[in-house]
Amino acid sequence: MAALTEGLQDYLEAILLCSAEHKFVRTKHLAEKLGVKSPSVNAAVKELARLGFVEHESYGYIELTAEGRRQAESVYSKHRILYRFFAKTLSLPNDLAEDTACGIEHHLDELTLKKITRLLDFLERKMKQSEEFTSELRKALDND
Amino acid sequence: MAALTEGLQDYLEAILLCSAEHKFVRTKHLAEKLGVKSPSVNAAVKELARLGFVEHESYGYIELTAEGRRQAESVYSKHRILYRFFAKTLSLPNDLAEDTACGIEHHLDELTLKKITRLLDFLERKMKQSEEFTSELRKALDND
DNA sequence: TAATAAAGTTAGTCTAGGCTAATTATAGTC
DNA sequence: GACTATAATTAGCCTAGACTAACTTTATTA
Repeated sequence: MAALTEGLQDYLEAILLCSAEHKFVRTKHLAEKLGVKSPSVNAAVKELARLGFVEHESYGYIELTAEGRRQAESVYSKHRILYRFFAKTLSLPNDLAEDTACGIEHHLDELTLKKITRLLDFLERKMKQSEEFTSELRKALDND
Repeated sequence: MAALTEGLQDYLEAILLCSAEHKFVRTKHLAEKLGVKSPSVNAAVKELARLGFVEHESYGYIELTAEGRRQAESVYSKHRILYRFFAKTLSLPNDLAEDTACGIEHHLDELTLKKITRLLDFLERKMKQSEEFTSELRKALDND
C-alpha cells in the first residue's frame, strides 16, 4: 500500500474521530481538531484523496475509503492502547497521557502493540485478582 | 533553553555515542551512524553550534558543550529505558526494540520516563522474587 | 432575489531536513 | 615538497507541511 507520512496518518485518524462526532466531516472540523489552518487541511486531504484513502469533492464532505478507514483504525487502536497504558496503568494525568499517546502512536508496529496489550491485560488481571499486588504496584509507581 | 527539534536531538545523541566510541567525533562518523550524507551532518552541526550545544571548528572535531551533553544524555537515557522495556520486558527482537526506542524517545517527558522506570523496576523485582510470577508473565506475553 | 457571512480553495512563502555535484582543505605517500 | 586520496564544506535543489492573503463557492437571510 502507498506511503503514509506521520502527518497524513494524523489526518486519517482525525477524520475517523470527526466522522463519529459529526457524521459529515468538513475541512473546518479537521482544522479545529488538529490545530492547523484550513489550507493545511485542504492540502493534506487532497493528497490523501490522490493516494486513495479518502474521497472528497470540492466544497463537499470528506469521507474515508475502505482502505482509509482501515489505516485510520490501525492508528487509533494504537492510540487507545497507549492511552490505557499511560493514563490507567501508569496513572499519568489524562492530558499528558493523551499527548504522549499521540506522539508515539505512529512508531509502534503490530507486534509491539500486541505485546503491550498483553502486558496491560496481564497487569489488570493481576490487580483484579489481588489487592496486595495492586497496592504493591501503586506504591512502586507513586514512590515520590 | 533553545528549541531542539527531534532531528537535532538525534544528532546530539549520535555525537554522544560516537564520542564514546572514537574519542574524536567527525562528520563522517555521524553520517554513518545516522544513515545520512555528510552535507546533512554539516548543516545540522552548524545549527547545533549556533544554538550552543556543540563546538566545531571547520574541518576539525565536533564536541558537545556542557549543555549539549546534558541534552544528549537526557535523550539517551530515555532510549535506554525504552530499550529495556521493549527488549527485556516485552521480549521483542533487539533490532525492533532498538528502532522503536529510537522512534519514540523524543516523545517522553521526565515524569513519564520515571513512571516507566518504576514499572520496569517493579516487574523485574517481582520476577526475581517469584518464579511463578515470571512464568505467568512470560506466558501472558507469548500467548501466540 | 440580491447581499452578506461563512467555508473552502488557490497561490505564494517559509522552515526543517534531506539530497547531489562541485569545491576546498587536510593527510598520507612517493 | 608535490600528488593524490579522503574528508569537509558550499551551493543549489527537493519534499513535507505549516502559514497568510486573496479569491471563489455555498448558504443564509433581509
